[in-house]
Amino acid sequence: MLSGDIPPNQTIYIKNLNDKVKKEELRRSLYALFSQFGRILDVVALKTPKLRGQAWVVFSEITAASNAFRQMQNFPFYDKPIRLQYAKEKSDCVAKADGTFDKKKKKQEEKGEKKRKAEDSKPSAPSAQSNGATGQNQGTKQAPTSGPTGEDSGAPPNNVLFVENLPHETTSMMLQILFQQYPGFREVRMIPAKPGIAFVEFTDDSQSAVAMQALQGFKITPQFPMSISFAKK
DNA sequence: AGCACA
Repeated sequence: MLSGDIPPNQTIYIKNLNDKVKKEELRRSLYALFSQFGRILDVVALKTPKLRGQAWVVFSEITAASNAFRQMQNFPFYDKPIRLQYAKEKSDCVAKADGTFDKKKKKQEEKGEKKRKAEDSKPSAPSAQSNGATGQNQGTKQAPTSGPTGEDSGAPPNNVLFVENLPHETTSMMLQILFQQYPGFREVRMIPAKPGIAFVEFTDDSQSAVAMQALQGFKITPQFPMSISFAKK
């Protein structure tokens, strides 16, 4: 029998990740990178010896997962090409929505866990994933277009963008991952003494405008929709 | 290489 090809799943399993990246940054960057394909329900990454270098991105739609699967195979991410597969198992957050979560859990216990846990009832807000990966962005759909005619915040078009309202833990690599998806990308510049802002350079004005339009309001974390304008000369 | 939800 042929093993090795896994049926489509709304969760993408990612391996060959750079394991030097801290867990929270990794989750946020994966979220940023993959939310262009659709709503993401959760991003799971563990740093245990067995699981480092791997992550799971859970989409709300299986079609989003297959688009991501096809388009992002070998995408260079923190200097390493990521390898994608469909997850073998259904993600917990999906099973919870299904109502199949209890069965799933039981099965795992049968596997040989002698752990006794007297917890049967979960707190009533289980799937409200605490951190960065709550679906608040859908790159393909809602673009918070501020004005139909390129009515921007003031400065005239420039090949350099000014990005503000970033969470302080934002790294230039995170921004690079986001902006390099758009043609003409050149580089990200950040100033250590001034957290929360960045400059992103493109080859020309029209390319920077496309990226600005696409990423305007993008949330690296839910509290910080980024605000993008043309840099002043 | 490695498929979990601390």
